[in-house]
Amino acid sequence: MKEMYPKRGRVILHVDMNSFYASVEMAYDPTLKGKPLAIAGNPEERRGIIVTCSYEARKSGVKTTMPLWEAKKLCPQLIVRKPHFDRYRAASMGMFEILRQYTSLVEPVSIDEGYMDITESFEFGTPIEIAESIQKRILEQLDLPCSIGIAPNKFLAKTASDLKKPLGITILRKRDIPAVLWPLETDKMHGVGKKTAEKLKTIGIHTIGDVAKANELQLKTLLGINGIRLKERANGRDLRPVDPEAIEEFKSIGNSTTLPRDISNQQELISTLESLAETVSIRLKRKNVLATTLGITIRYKDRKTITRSKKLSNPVNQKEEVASIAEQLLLKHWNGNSVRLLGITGYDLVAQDHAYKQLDLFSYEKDAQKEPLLHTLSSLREKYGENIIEMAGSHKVDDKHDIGTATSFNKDFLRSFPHRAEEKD
DNA sequence: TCTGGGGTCCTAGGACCC
DNA sequence: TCTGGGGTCCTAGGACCC
Repeated sequence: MKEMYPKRGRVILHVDMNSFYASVEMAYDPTLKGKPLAIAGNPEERRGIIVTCSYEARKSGVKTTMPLWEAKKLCPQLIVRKPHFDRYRAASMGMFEILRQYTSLVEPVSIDEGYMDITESFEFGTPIEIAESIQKRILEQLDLPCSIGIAPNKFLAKTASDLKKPLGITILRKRDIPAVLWPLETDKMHGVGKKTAEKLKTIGIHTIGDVAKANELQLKTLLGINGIRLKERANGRDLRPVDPEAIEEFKSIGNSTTLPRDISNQQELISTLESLAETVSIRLKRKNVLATTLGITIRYKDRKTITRSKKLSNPVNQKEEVASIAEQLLLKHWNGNSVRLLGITGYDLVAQDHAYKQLDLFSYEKDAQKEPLLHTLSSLREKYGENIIEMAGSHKVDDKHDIGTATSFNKDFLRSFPHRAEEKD
């Protein structure tokens, strides 16, 4: 019987590149094809861990995050290559370009995977035909394999793309959930790792089906808000839209490094921080943002890791500023033991043009501290223009209460930026 | 010879304000 | 005299993902 398509549900694809870095290297050097290949951090140093490996290497038990020496023991003929991120970025761009030929609703999740909403893309064929066409073109044009999941929402599409690798296409309909999704172990769920899986076992939950039927209160007690969400997902409910913009909104930018050896010399640690600060500064500037909070990460010899951060009154992205704040944090919180890893991260990123205005306001605060008696409305107007004076007027900036008042109207003033209003959505 | 580097999201406690 | 409750900000840690 012919369906009338009453309120058609969404059709979401999840495109997942198969062992991406290794596949890109094979595309560059076809003599590597069919061989056990691993991409590893830095083969000669201790940060040598497996980032990705080919299916041939996986057959010998080689896995992602395994230390290189262990991988070589398992697979002596393993070919090891250093990562070439420029190649992966280029391949990634090529892939997303292909995806965007079917719809503009493409949401990159990482360098090698993305969601597509093809609900309105029927001109290109049925969902399966579209998936086959995408997979074929990525293979022919880029020489790269991918797996694709087809489903009514993101969670099911993501789960589906995982079911057949490499070069799989898997449909996961609502009605397939009990037979296909529910028998899987909980750790196959996106968002459930080792710890959560263990916790779930303590209340007798082993499969996704168990999660689907679990008591909500019990889940909430055990896992918080995430418990509720897991149950929703396990029942195939997920309303998150495909958001092409999501990838643009960076929340933090950082750089960290495992030191070539454990270091307890203060001067060496500081010069490491300086080079990390330079990278962070460059990345902040490239994105045209400043960091309002700056944090450092210290991992000690015994792998105990601490983070320490500081909210700033002046957002920063200059190398010298980043380095100096990071050094202060280090000197204040480092316990003197040997350090294995150091990192710097900027949080609470604000757009540069917006932050300039913020800088002006903060510099006003500083001035105010120097000359607490001089801030009449007219002097403010002179310095900051009409715009600010309206705010100031409504807060009665007088001879005495300039500092406190200025701070509070700064906040209001900042909230009034259209930029901030947009952020909330 | 143990275990990288880039992130996101959530939780929880204390300070502070009303 | 011995004391509420809610909201927000800040900081730190942890789980998870690719």
